[in-house]
Amino acid sequence: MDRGAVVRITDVAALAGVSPSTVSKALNDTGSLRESTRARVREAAERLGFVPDATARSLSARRSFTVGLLSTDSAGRFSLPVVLGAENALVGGELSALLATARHDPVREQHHVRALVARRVDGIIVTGRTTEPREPIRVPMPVVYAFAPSSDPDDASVVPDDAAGMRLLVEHLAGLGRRRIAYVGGRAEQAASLVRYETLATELAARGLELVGTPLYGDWSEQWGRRAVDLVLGGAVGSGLPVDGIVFASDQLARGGCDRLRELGVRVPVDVAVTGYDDWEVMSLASRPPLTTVDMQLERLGQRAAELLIAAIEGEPARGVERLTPRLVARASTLGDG
Amino acid sequence: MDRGAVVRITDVAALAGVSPSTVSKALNDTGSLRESTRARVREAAERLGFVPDATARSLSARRSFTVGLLSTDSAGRFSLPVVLGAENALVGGELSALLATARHDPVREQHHVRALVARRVDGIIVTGRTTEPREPIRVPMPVVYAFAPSSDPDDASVVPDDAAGMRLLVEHLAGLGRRRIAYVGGRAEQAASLVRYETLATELAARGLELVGTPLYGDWSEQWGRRAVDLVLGGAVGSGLPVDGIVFASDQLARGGCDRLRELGVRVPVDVAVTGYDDWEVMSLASRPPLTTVDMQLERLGQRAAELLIAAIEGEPARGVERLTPRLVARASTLGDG
DNA sequence: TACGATCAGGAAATCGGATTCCTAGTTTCC
DNA sequence: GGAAACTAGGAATCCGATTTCCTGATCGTA
Repeated sequence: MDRGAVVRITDVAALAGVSPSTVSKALNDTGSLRESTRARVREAAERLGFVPDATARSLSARRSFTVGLLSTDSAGRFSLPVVLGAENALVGGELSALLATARHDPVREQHHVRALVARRVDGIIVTGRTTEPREPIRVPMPVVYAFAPSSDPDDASVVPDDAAGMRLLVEHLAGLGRRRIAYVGGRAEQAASLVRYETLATELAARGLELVGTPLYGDWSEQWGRRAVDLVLGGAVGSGLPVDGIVFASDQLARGGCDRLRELGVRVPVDVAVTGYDDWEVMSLASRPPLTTVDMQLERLGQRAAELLIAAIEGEPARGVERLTPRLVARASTLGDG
Repeated sequence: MDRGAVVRITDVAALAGVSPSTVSKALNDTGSLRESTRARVREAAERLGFVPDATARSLSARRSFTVGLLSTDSAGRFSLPVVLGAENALVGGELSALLATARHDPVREQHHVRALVARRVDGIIVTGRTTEPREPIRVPMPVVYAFAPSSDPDDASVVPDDAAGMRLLVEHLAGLGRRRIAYVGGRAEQAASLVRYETLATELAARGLELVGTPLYGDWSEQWGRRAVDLVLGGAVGSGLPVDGIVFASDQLARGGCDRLRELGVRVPVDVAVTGYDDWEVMSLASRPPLTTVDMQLERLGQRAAELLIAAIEGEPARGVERLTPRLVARASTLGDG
C-alpha cells in the first residue's frame, strides 16, 4: 500500500523524453513510431510501474470494458456457478465483472440496474434462482439471461436443457434393463419439477417402459425424498417391489431416498436403481451409494452466456433461448459397485 | 435495449435552458441556485431519464466508487457468504463491487490485481478458502482481508473467532452435563482443525472435564466422520460407551458421525451428544438429528470487512486482526426432541 | 537538384461530468 | 444614493488517456 504512487502517462512521457501521445501510441502499438522509441517508452513505463487509468480510457473509448452480473438470487447454489463461469469467461475478453445481487427484492434490483447503467457497463448477464422465465430488464445495452430465461422471446437466454437431461437418464436406465420407474419431484409448481416429469413420461412411453404411479411432489428436501420412498413402495418389501427404478428430480431428494431405501433393506441399485439431478457433489458423492445424476454444467452455461454477451457487445446479438445439453454422470446408484 | 438513448448533461442543460454546470449543481445540490431553477433542471433530467456517467464522474473525482472483491478461491462455501455480505454492505455506501476470482492460481490473481489497480478501485477486500494466513497483496489502495487473514500483522484482517466458537460449544455441552468428550477434526494441517482442538482441550481442562482419546484427523468428508465414530467408540456398545459427547470440527463430519451412530444403535443425544461447526444448513438441518453447531456469521464478517474498508477509504485505516464472535445454534443433536 | 511521398512524433481536441473562477444583477446598509 | 456584500448562473479548467491533425524531417525518384 504505497500511497501516492499513482503514475500518470505524463510521468512516463517525461522519463522517456517524449510526449504523452507518443507514450500512448507506443504502449498500444498504434500510430507510427520508431521501434527504438517504442522500446524506450516501454522501458520507462515498466520502470515506473505504469498502469494506465482504465477510467480515463473508458471515457474516451466510450466503453467501460465492464459487464454487470445481475443475480436475482443472492447467488445461491444455482446462480453462483453461473456467475463464476461468466466471470471466468469475461476475464479472457479483458472485461471486468460488476457483481450485483438483488436478493429477490425488486427495489434492490432496480437500484442495481440503475447503478450498472450509470457505470455504462458494456452489457449485463442476468441470472436467477430457478428456471422460471422472468421479466426482462430495460436497459440501453445488450443483455443475456442465464439459467432463468427472459419472458420476452426476442431476448437472448441460455438455459440448461432439462428435457435432454432426462432423456439421458431414461436412456441410461433403459440400457440397464430397468422397466418400472417412479418419479419423485420437488415443488409442484416449479418448472424443474414439471418439465422433468413430462419428459420422463414421454421417454418411457416411447420405449414401452412403465411409469409407475403418479408423479409425487413435495419440496426439495432430503426429508421429502425419504418420505416419497415410502409412498412409492407402498409398504411392499422383498421381491414384491412395485418399481426397479426411481427418478428423483434433484440430488437432495435422491440422497434422502437412498437413505430411506437402505433403512428399509432395499438394495440400491440391485433392487431399485436411483437417479438424482444437478450433480451437486456434496450430495451426489456423499450419498450412499453415490448418485447417478445429471450435471447441468452451470459453469459452462455462465461461460456461454458471457460469450453471447461479448458477441452482442461486438455487434452480433443473438436472440431466443439456447438450451445447453447437460452431461450424464453415472455412479453406483445405478451401476452398483462395479 | 433502446440503444443510442444515452443522455448527456448537455442534453438536460439544453432542455432546461441552462448551462451544463448549472445542471451539475442542480442535481448534486451544490453551488447557489434558485430553487425554481433546481426544480426545472430536475424535471428535465427526469424527463430525459438522465443518469450521469459514472466513468466521467470517477475521472474528475479521482475515485472510482468501486471496490474489488478478490477471492483466492473460486468463491466456494466459505468465501461466497463473505463476498455476498461485503457486496451487500457496499451497496449502502454507494459503492459497486468488482468480482475477481483467482481460483488458487497466482498468475490469475496477479492479473486480477493489476486489473483492479488499473480500474483505480477505492479499495480491495481479499478473501480465501481457509483461515490460513496468506501473503498480502501489494497495491496502492486500502486492503482488508476477510476470513483468511494477511500474514502481515500491520494489515487489517477480519476472521471468525474459532476459539470463541469452541468455547460456546464446551459451555453448552458442560451445561448439559456432558463430561467425556471426544474430538474429530478434518485435515490435520489446517488451522481450523488445530485451533478448534486446542481450544477444546483448554476449555475442557478448565472445567475439569475429560477429553477422551487423542484428536482424530482425516479429511472434511462425511465418510471420515462415519469412520471416526468407529474409532472413537472402539467397538464399545450399550452402556459401556467411552464418551457422552463428540465434537466434530465441521457439520459435514458431524452429519456423517450421526449417521454412523444411528446405524450402531447409539442414540443421539441421549447416549452421545454431537456438535458440528459452520452451520452449513444443507448439512446441519438435514442431519438426523439436526445439528447443534456454530454459525461463524460469514455474511456479517464480509459486512464488517466492507465497513473497515470504507473507513480506510475515508482515511481511517484499521490494522491488526479483528475476530468476529460466532453464534451458537442449538439443535436436537444435543438438546433432543424437546 | 527538386518536388512529392512517407514517416516520426508532437499539439490539441475529445470523452462527460465536477469544480473553480468570474461576472452581471440585486441587496443591504450607512 | 453610493459602496460593499451577496446571488445566480455561465465560462473555463481539469481529470487522464486516446485520437486526430498537423508539421518538420527524411526518402525516393525524375
